[in-house]
Amino acid sequence: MKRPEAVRLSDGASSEIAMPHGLPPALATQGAMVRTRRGQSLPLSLDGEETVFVVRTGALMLRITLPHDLRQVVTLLYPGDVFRAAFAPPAAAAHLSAASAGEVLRFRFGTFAPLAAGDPAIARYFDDAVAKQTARQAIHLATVGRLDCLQRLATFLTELALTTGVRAPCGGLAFEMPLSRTDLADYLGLNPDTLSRTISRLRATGLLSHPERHRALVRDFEALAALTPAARSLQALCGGAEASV
Amino acid sequence: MKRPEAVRLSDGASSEIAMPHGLPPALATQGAMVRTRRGQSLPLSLDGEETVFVVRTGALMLRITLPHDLRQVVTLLYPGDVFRAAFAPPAAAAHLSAASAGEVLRFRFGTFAPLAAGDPAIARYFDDAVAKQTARQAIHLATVGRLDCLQRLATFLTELALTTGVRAPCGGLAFEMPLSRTDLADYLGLNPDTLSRTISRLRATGLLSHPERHRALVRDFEALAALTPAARSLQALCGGAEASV
DNA sequence: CGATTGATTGAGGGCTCTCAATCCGGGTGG
DNA sequence: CCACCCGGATTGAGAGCCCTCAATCAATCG
Repeated sequence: MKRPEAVRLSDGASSEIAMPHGLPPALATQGAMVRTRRGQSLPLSLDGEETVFVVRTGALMLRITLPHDLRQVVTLLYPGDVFRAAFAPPAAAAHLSAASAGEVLRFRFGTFAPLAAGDPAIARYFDDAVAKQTARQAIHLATVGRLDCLQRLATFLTELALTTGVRAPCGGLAFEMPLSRTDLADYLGLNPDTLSRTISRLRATGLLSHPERHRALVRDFEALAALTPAARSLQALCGGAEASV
Repeated sequence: MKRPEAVRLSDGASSEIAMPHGLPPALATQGAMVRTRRGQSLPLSLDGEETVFVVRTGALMLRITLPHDLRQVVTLLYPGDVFRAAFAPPAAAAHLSAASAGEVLRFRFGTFAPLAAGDPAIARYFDDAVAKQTARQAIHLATVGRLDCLQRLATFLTELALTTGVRAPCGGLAFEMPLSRTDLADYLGLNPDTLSRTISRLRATGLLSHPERHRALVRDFEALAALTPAARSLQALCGGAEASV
């Protein structure tokens, strides 16, 4: 049951493969287009009203903070993903911010809900996006709950390569590294020190390299994917349109 | 910012408090009512078509299994919660089963989608239930990713007490224990042995007791909640209707 | 009543966390 | 243009918590 051929990846903008049915045009015209800078904070409410976001390009990060300074990056949102403020738990200091430069559509819930109610394509798009993200969160939970340090890192890199990676001229997969060490540690439920050690170890094997700051290059994607038990699920979820269930 | 008074809990059926706006009557009439037994498996597809579930009473459990026999209980579904098969990640051996006896409404996606499209109350109910569950999953992720063994257990017990607990005559909170040790360990990302030790330790302190098999009694809920950093968020999410954001 | 499965408990080892020092990159001001 | 400074990243040593493995116990079911 091994997947022999290499991953299918678009070499340019990867927003197409992330959207099951394509973004409904009505959404793009009705929402406010927000250009994000790395680290920019996106408020969860506008005039006290819940907000809804649809990611066009770039990546978003949802972080919560529990007492005793326990931080957890709950999810990463890639192009095509949707988010409503009610997804963030209450009393947990939720914070939504841009992990990389990109474009985001922003709505007030009071305007988004009627749009979805009036246009089945929008409702369908929203529900399917939520379902896909929920499935991805399940994998993420298993990653944090069951895998060791190296496996968690490999899972994250595989996810990132599948979602935003492009073929590099030298024959690898290149992608932006949207998270700082600290944020990545919070995403994977690890200590930043331990994570740094593990990254160094992986870099020493030649599998991973950093051509420049905030960029990563994976030489052998198959070898990387072999490091994590979640590879097949991630490929089915984030990879090309082939392979479901 | 402490919550001085005890938790608000209904002393009888607790299905009401779990539903933000109450279950739309149209759903109850259109869905197939399934009575579940503990451990009963619920298929994710009917004749190849995706299924949708709405929990009336009892609890459901979604488990995935990654290669190397890595099991993770992704989520517990309480009364009022909704589930569609697309929430389960592909290629992960997803398995939905009843954690306790109860009643579940079952739909085919092909019949549920038009219902939601035609009745805004249904769409609203579904979306709000999904949002609430997503928020709960965020807490769960932080629990698994950031807390130690005792804190994870306390978080689970707090969640269960808030969701399904009833005041016991002796002045505590009693509730059913829907998961076996192994399943609970898979839910919390722990080893069953370690979990068993931690439960014994908690029982030795007098905070927790087991009047009978598959039942639990918490003597002092406030003391239990004090053990987990997620207590405030859980109370806001699973507790009474008061206290939001 | 015996067999089987799950729960409990103990001893030992390994992985990750903690703490600290050092290194590096970027921004600032001279 | 360069010295300085500061936050984040890297690396090492040591400790702690949890996992592994195995034996014992309890409960269910034939």
